[in-house]
Amino acid sequence: MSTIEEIAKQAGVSRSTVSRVINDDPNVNEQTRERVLEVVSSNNYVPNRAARKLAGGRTGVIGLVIPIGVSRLFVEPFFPILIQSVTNRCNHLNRSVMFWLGEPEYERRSITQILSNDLLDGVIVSSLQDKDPIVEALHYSQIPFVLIGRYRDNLPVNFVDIDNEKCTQAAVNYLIQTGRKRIATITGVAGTLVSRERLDAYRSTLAKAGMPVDEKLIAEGGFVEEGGYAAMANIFPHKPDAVFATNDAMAVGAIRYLREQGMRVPEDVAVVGFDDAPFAASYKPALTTISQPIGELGRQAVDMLVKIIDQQPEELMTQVLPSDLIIRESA
Amino acid sequence: MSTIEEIAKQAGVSRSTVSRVINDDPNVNEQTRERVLEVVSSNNYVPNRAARKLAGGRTGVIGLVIPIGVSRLFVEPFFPILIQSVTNRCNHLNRSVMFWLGEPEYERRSITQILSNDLLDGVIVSSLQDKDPIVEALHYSQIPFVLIGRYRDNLPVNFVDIDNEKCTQAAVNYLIQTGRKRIATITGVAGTLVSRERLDAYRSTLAKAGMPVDEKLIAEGGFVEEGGYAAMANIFPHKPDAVFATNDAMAVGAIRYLREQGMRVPEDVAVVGFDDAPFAASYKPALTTISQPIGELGRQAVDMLVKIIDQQPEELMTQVLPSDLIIRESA
DNA sequence: TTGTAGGCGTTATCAA
DNA sequence: TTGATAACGCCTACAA
Repeated sequence: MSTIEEIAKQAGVSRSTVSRVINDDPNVNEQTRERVLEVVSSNNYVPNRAARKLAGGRTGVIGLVIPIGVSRLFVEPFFPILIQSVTNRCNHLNRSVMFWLGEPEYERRSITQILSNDLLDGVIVSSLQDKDPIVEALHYSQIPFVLIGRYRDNLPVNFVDIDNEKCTQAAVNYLIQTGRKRIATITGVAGTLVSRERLDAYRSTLAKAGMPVDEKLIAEGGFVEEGGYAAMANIFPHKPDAVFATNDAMAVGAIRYLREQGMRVPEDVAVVGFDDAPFAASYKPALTTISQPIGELGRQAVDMLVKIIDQQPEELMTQVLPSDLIIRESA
Repeated sequence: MSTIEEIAKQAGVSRSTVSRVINDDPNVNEQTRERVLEVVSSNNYVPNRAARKLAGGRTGVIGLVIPIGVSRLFVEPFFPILIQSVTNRCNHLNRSVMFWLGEPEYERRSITQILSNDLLDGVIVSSLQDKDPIVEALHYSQIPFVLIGRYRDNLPVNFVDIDNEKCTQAAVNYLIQTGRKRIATITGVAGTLVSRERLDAYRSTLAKAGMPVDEKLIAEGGFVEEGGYAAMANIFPHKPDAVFATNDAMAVGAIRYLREQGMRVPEDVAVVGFDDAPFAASYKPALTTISQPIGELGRQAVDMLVKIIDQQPEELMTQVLPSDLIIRESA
């Protein structure tokens, strides 16, 4: 645990110079810089984050907030993969991650905890609610933050997102092109932007193909396996020959129901999911799924946040990931 | 963002007194304390963690390290639930969680990052490997830490764990008592303490009941769904009438295989899992599962670590959770 | 290009 | 029971 002082002494310079070197200040003689860097690495010196913060610098700590209840959090593969990619990217960039999951008392305690956490350089939030208190709070605070997934449009925030419309078009068109006539859809959580976007795209894609939209072929599955099962049960009497489930968890539930009814998947009823979840592989060749670049989403969010922290740009940053997505057929 | 200075001014005392109040120092006049506390709460004052750390105090940040690859991390429900319970408990105790997941470069970068992170008061590790570099490193460092799950016995560390032996006995005895004669088992990852413990208990429980142990009825499933499926395929030709899968993910895989073979579960082959995973509910009444107190495990780990941080006890702390577990029949 | 010095918000030591 | 005051390790004007 050496201090900047000791490094300075060993390198024969002042603390200031060492500080400049560590912080990539251009105003340092090249030779001096090298000498200092040598001492730094030979001493295995790492600047004290607390001290650095206190003096006005950054801590290198990024907050990750995922305000979703357990019931969905670890049932949908979306979040685990996201968590994985965000933490990986942060570690890679030599940053640490502070982690908050959703809770009942979320609105009070956690928000205060997050906002008043002076150790944080910035925050990444993956919210799905249309009106999320943490997002609002963050927005009115001065803390740099990036949203994963768009927010209801009246609040200007930095975000990264995937292209729900194009993805949905791909899924539905695939089913149309393979000759399906009665294409159902299982939606996520009502009142959620992501669900609305996918449902809207489902409707418009059918319309564009000149196919009718049968409201009886639309059911809500809440993004979870059991919801997909129940939704399928509602839809089934109306004789679908294909289903677009808006995530893989619900797709699996749908398949379970269909099989219980003696249906062959995909021969009798085709199922397309969304996420390309690892467990979806267990269902090949019954399940075709759209590959969502979740990992990329996490990485981009981190990079964007880091940029915001370091450069404090005036303009908002937004990014919609390219949707050259692959329909992965497991067959 | 008020400082201790401002609070002091408003309360008409010195910084020192305010500091004493916040840190529960008994040497404060009761009236003074109340006055200060009022000002504190009316100003919504929260001590600056960086400054506190620098001055020799704690940051209130706890590290959570889970060195498991993604393939298992989010397939087994064990880890998600653990993460959930640890973070919840920490938030409840007004502490923040810094989070590391396993990575390929795990051994180098992450370890250094964790060990040299001066923001951490202590660390919780859930390791399953028999010889884990992060555990060794932590052990030789001075950082307070608690292990979830026992470590190979030659390294004395603080830990909390569940009673694998008693749990396994309960599972196997349940199958015996319901008249099963050829009870198979699907083990986790070879070379893992938890797997060994459960396998040993499986053997000894059968022996104690005077039943033979058929090695052909033992197969490794790696703790994942597909592994359970494959293991079941290996075991199936040897005509089991029951299977104890050492976690629920593998149990589900086993059920999938059995059904594909036209078996009825549990009529033809009974399956007992382990974890009481949320998704296990989807398989009722086919799946009976042992309820593992994962949430309790996480909570206890946090409490133990906090105690170690605050009181710095000389002796090692260990805790094996009571195993009055319930065999949950979903039927 | 480099060094000096002040201050960031706490806690801890010592006096009062 | 309380109040000064010196660290803690770093960054950042400002001066040289």
